[in-house]
Amino acid sequence: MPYTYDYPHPAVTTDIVIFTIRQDELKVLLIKRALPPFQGEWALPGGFVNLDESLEAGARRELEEETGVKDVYLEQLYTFGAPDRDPRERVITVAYYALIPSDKIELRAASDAEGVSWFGLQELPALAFDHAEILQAAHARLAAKLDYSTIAFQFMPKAFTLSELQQVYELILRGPVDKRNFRKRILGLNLIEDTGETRKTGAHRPAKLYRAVDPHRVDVIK
Amino acid sequence: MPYTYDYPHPAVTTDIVIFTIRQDELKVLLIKRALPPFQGEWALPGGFVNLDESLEAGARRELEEETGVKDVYLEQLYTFGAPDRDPRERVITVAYYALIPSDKIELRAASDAEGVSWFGLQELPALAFDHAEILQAAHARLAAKLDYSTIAFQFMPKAFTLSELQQVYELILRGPVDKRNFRKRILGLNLIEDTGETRKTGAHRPAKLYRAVDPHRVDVIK
DNA sequence: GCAAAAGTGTTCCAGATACACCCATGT
DNA sequence: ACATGGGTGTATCTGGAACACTTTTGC
Repeated sequence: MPYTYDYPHPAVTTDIVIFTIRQDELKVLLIKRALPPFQGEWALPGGFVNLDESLEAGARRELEEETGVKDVYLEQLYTFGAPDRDPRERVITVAYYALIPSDKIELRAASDAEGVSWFGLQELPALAFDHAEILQAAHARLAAKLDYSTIAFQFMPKAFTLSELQQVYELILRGPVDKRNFRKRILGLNLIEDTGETRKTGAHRPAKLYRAVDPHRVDVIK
Repeated sequence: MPYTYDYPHPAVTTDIVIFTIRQDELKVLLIKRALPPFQGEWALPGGFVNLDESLEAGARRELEEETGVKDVYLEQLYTFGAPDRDPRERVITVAYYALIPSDKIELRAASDAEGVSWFGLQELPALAFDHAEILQAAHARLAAKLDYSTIAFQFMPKAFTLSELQQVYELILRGPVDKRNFRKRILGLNLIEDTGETRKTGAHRPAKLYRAVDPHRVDVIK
């Protein structure tokens, strides 16, 4: 107990809403809590911020611990600090959200690998703390950003078809998208390019494969 | 001074970018620091979060201490937490921004009233900590929100003319706005209504006065 | 030859933009 | 009568929305 201050300090954590697309669903990663409070309930991955790391570094550390991925899209979402959101002590959490391309998921067999799982947004369990509110805010931000940025590309593997990209939009926006208008709009951005390759999947015409011109970049459009 | 913890805790503050329109300029409120660090330099108003108040409540408390105003628009902006942003200890700040109608400014003669002043965005002094970065982020958010929300109404007194409202847009966006298109668009929203009154100011036709239908509400438009 | 997903253009409509003159008032 | 800011309408452009058929492949 060697940490003493002249006035009370809250604890500060980062929590991360980790999205990916899998099995034709938008999914989030949740962790089953091994300890009280909310023991046995599902919660967002997160943890305390080390005093010598930035908030984003703390979030990336948690992200890598749980998923093994680095260098993915990560954005600060909002800071939640209701006085009673944690029954133990005052805990302020800086929430982030991350987007993981569908080919990168490799759920690290970490410490408590057993209690880690992907959930579709439709089939969420009850969540600990105020994590349901955080998750909903993250989904709202993500859906809003689809309309005015190229954030959806962050879900895509290196090479992808336009139909796959369209499906990402449809999953997040929860509704159908017109194929011809979609292609016109996306190709008109000049932010993806034809790889020259195609992909054959089953009894139909092969699809052209595209790649993002600048895969890490998220542009504001419109 | 007996506040001890099992592991290190950062300090958490709220800082507020308080905007108003005054003398045909978009201005922010700054405070001259009386104590080190950055003694004598200008900084955003802010302070430590009490353990029993929410983040927003803390921000509103600081806001009211400095300006005397309540019930104005206040929105969380972003949380800044670089490890070395304060030389004393690790301090994470949850930044907010507030918009004050031009008739409400009554700069409370508070403790250190002498060291409090409004600055136009063009004539900013050097700022303490990372406050220049915070201020710039707040201005960017504000300008972006003008385009897709009715946030500008938050700067207006109870009754105002369309020319005054247009001027607010021009000041924040730093550029001229077409008068006829502006009036068409604003009136088309049906969010402001004619009061029936007019205001005479000088040697020209009197202007109609309008009021916001729902002054506290900020709508997303377009 | 048939099933299944890929690929491709045109028309229409709504909302944004550009633009110039008359009105009510004070001096 | 003139200077000052208030108030008004139309033509054009542009980007989004609606919409159906042909192509390539595997079986």
